[in-house]
This record gives sequence, C-alpha cells and structure tokens, in this order.
Amino acid sequence: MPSAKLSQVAEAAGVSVSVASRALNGHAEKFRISEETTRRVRRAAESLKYRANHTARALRLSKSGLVGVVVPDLSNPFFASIARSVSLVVESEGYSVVLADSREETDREVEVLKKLSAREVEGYVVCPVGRQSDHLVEIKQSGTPVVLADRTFPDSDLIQVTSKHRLGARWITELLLAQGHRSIGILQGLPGTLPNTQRLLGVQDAVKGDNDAKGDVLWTVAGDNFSQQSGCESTRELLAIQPSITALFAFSTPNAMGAMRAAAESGKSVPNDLSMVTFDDSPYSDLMAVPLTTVDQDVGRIGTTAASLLLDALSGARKKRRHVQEVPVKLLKRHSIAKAKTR
Amino acid sequence: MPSAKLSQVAEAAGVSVSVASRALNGHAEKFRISEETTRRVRRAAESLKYRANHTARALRLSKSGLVGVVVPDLSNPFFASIARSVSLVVESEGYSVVLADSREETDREVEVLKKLSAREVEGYVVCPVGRQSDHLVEIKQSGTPVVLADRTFPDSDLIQVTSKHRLGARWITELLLAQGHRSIGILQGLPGTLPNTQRLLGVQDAVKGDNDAKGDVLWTVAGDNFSQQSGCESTRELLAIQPSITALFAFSTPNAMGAMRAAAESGKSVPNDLSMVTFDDSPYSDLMAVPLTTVDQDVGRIGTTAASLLLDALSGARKKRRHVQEVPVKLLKRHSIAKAKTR
DNA sequence: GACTCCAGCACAAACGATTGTGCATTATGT
DNA sequence: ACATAATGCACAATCGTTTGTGCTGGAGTC
Repeated sequence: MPSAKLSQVAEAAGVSVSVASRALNGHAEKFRISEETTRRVRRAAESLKYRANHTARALRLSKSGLVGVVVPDLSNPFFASIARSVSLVVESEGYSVVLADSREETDREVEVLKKLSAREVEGYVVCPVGRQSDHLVEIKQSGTPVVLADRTFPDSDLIQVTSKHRLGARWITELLLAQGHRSIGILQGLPGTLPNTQRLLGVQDAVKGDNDAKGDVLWTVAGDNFSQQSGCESTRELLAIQPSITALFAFSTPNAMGAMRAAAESGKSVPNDLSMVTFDDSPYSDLMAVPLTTVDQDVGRIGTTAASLLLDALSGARKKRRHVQEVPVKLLKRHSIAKAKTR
Repeated sequence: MPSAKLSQVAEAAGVSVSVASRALNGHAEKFRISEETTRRVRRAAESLKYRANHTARALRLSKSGLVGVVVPDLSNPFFASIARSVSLVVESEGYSVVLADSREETDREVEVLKKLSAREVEGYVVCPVGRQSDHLVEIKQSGTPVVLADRTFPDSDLIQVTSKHRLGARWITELLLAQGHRSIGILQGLPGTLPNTQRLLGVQDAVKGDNDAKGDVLWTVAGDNFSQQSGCESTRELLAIQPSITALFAFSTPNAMGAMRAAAESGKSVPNDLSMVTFDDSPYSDLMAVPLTTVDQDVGRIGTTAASLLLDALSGARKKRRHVQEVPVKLLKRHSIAKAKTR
C-alpha cells in the first residue's frame, strides 16, 4: 500500500500542498500559516498515516539521508561492531546506513565506493583495506565527507579515528620485558598499514625505554592476513628459524589462535615455554585453553566517534577537534605470560 | 562534484533527453534509435562520466534499489555473517543493503521497519527478535516481500529460511545418550521461538528413539538471552536444584561459555564430571579450554538462500520452492563429551 | 472612502530521470 | 506520382517533495 501522498493530506485538510508541506515541516510561522490550519493538516496527516516519501524529498533536496559504511569483512566482529555503532549513532539523526563489504580487496573497495556514490550517499565511514588512500581523498575532495576508522592514513587530511596502537603495544611489550623476555617474536598484521607500523613502534618504545633490555632481539614475521591459518604457518616458520624465542606477540587474535596451534605442534606449551600476547580482544579470549593477555580496543567507541565525526562534517560544523582521533585501549591481563626461563 | 546529468549528455550528443535515456538503457531498438546515435550518446556519457542519479530513477520507477536487512544484534557474528552474505548476493543484482539493528527489542524492530519502509526499500531480510510476527505479515500484505531468517514463524506464510534445528538437536543428543547420559540439563534459548522449540523437539526425538533411554530425565532451564552472563546464572541454578545431571546441552555458545564458568565454580570439570555440547558454533570453539562438540549452522548458506529467495520474490518469480527452507547443519565432534559415570 | 499593509494561503517551478505519444522526414509499394 | 508505411527523433507528462513568489480579502490609517 503506497502510503498517502502529501497531496492527499492537503486535500483532506482543504489546503494546498505547499501549505501542507510547510505545516508538517515546522515552517508554519516562517510562512504565516495559521495555527488552526497547521492543526488541521497535522490531523489529516495522522489519520491518513502520511509518511513523507524519502525518495522524492531526497531528489528535491539532494539529500539522500544515507551514509555508506564500508568494511573489509563484516563477519569479523571487530568491523561488525563498528558498523553497528555507526548505524546506531547516525540513525538518531535521521540517517540510514547502507552497507558494503570490500572483502579485503582494494579493487572492490573502490568499486563499492563508486556504487555508493551513485546512490548519492552523503558521507562515508570506511575501514579501508589498508594501503591505498588516493580514491578516498578523491572522494573527499569531490565534496563528500569521509571518515576513516581503524586503518588510517595520517598523512592525508581525511578525518580518521583509530586506537592508540603504539601505546597499547608498548604497554604489553613492557609486560613481557618485565618478565625477563629478551627474545620476542612478532606476528605482524598487514605491513604498511598504520595500526601495524604504530604497534611496531610501540614495541620498540618499550624496548628502548627499558635500560635492562638493551640488545633485545625482536623477530618479526608477517602473515598475509588475519586468519588462523596464516598465524599458524608464520609461527611454524618463525619457530623453525628462531627456536630461542620465549615470547610471541600476535597482532590479531586469530593469528594468536593459529600460533597456539603451531606452538602445540612443536611441543611448546603456552605460557610455560612460550608466553603469548595479542592485540585485539575476542569475545571469548578469557575462555580459551589459555586465557590470553591482550590489549583490548574499544570498538564501540571507535564506531561512535567515527559516526559523530561524520555527523559533524555533514552538518558543516568546523572541525574543532584534530583530524585524527585516537581512542584509548585497555590492557587485559590474563594468564598467557610466564617468567622467561633462563637460557 | 554533482556528476553530469542526463540532459548534459543529451546536449553533448546533440539529441533529446528521451533519446539519451533510451540509448543508455538498451531501449534503442524498441524505440528505433539509430545505431549511430546510440554510439554518440554512449560516447558522450562516457566522456562526461555520466552516472545515472539513483534517486531520480527511484522516484520515477518507484524502485529504490534498496533492501532492508534487520538483525537483533550485528555484533553477533552469526547475524553479521547473515547480513554479509545477503549484501554480497543482492548486490550482484544491483541492490544495496540498508542496515538496521533491532537490539533484540521487538519495539525497536517495528520502529526500524517503519523507517525502512519510509525509505521505500523494496524488500526485507529480517532476523526477527522472535515472538511476534504480526507487523511482519502486515508488511508482506502491503506488498513488500519479506524473508525471515533464523527465527521464523512457520504458521505465517512468510518466506523463511532456518537451520534444521530439530535434526541437529537430535543428533547431538544421541551422542550424549550413546555415552550413557541419562540426566541431561538443557540451557534453552528464547522460549517460544522456533529454533528453540524445534531443538527441544529434537532432543525428545532422540530420547524417544532410543529404547535404552526410557525414563531419561531432561531438566530444562531458560535464560533471558544469549549472554555468557545468563548462561552462567542459569547453570548455577540448575546445578543447585539438580546436581545429578551428567551432561549439559546449551542452545548457544555464549551460554555454554557461561555454563563452563559455573561448572568450574561448583568444582565440576568438563567433560569428566559434566559433558557439554552446544548449538551454534563460534569461530574459536575448537581452541577453547575444552573444545566443544557442537552442531554447526551454515550461516553463510542461510544468508545466501535468504537473499536469493528475496530476489526471486522481487523479480516476481512464482515461488516454486516451499515457503520455508531448511538448511543443513553439521555435527562437529570435539572433546567435550565423556562417558557418563555410573551413579 | 481610498490608501496601504499584512495575514494567510495557492500557484508553479524545480530536482533528474523514464516513457507514451506526436511529428517530421524518408522509404516503400503500385 | 500518390498514398502509405516505416524510420528517427523530440515533446511533455510524471514520480512526490520543497520553496520562491504572487494573489486575495479584510483591517487599519488619515
């Protein structure tokens, strides 16, 4: 049942469409519509269950009321949570979220962005695949606000929000150092992305900041992606090349999971033979075979601040805040760190 | 940069808008546009980077090209995966997904559905909160296709897709019975919802089908929701009232997690003192302290079949298939079942 | 009583596409 | 050569809103 049109409301109220429109949109005073007429229109609208046609309005105002959210993988709870908070926030301002999944492929990312732009979304929240930002700044320059979340490009002047990766990595590395670990394996995320480089820096911060830890050796290895699979293989490799490591810092939980499997294969027990920590918490981390000590990102907050930054941009508010926002992280100490054995 | 309008393309090609429109939409032959003209229009469109304005087209054709997806909680990987597959599938037909999260509240569900209808979405995939379906059949009757996923209402004639809950529950219960368990606790999901009742039936099927298992006792208890919290509390309660149970069947993984905690508190070890199985797999189930034996739903397939059923309905295809589709489940045998101790 | 003035509303033009119909011009048939 | 048909395109209405402007009638002023 195509709901009532404005013209029907107008007719029912005995006025013209223009009056009906203004009455319903609160422009009554500005256009000198009498209170009584306004009431009549309101009543007519209600009794006809009038709901303004978004499409028509969108066409007239060139405001679609849509914001695009694009994530690399919606089945990843991290991104799903971001999408969720964004949706919840922008919705309160009358916007709806149209969703796109880039499948971790940059090509698809630019493709879905094109599709979204054809839909005339008014703004984007995107968790970029990671290394390229040209297409994103292009969009921004074309006038549509873009806010980045998680993977960011500080060199661009895009609005962006991310966790305090560096600080978190530093903290958790300090934990490792404090337990005497001097040979630490690092399971990287996607090299070249901001979270990854920041975390690497954080690790170095910790090492440099610790006088005792001079000459510490970090062995880093990179997987192709965030899967358990890749985590397992990389760890196998690492353990083969450098069996002396006493601790492993995985940059993602699935990677850590894979690492645990690899450790088990090679007869090392966690945490006794190999301490293990990770970035990114999973909902079940504390129920794992060995509860993982992790640095936990505040996903919800990433999403909500991204959303409100976008809303600011949409309402044309000057950005009072810096163009890159960092949200705090938390250290979750559980039981995957043991004292380093003397070698 | 508001991309080129059709009128500009037309002008550039030296034709009228109507010709331009038809040329670009493949109606050239039908309306006797010469090939040469068609080519000119095409070239003009390309060089101007013309992209049809979705909004205008939507208004004219009353086809928004949008489908609404509403889920109770996007941060739950189960629903996120459904949303993802739906998005991926409908996108290939030119639709986009607009997302809504009902926060497990029926009120919000009807509210977001209203919003979506104001946006003139052409169809819905909804994972209902669970017990009420009136508003959904109402939408369907108003002419917009609705496909239900997961929680379904077989009595309505809505199109719906769900897992073989009954069969899965039967299988896994049989596993328990085969190990001699005769007193089994059941941690229900949302009572009154189809998955829940079906699973309950499946459990009974297993018991009735086993001649040895006459007089078996099932102790069921229901939590308020699918949280660990609720699983933990319910289990505490259950163990207090009925300490003799030797196995526990949780209808969701978070519930099972909570149950494990409760078991630990009361000094019972899993699976030695208490076997535990669950419905719904979590991505990390096999890395848990004790890898859980579960019946695994094929989430991706739920999503994709829901999506294609919706596409069928949108294209006006007669529904050749039954209006409720059941997708297969898989038994994942891991290590959370032990032989029942003789009492 | 003729003047202005203002309240209160209606008209009509957009927004950018699709589509039924009309009008030339050329081609065909006899 | 004349009627007819086919070809190739342009006109204009339409989808449902919003909004700049114009119109009307009654009150107020002198």
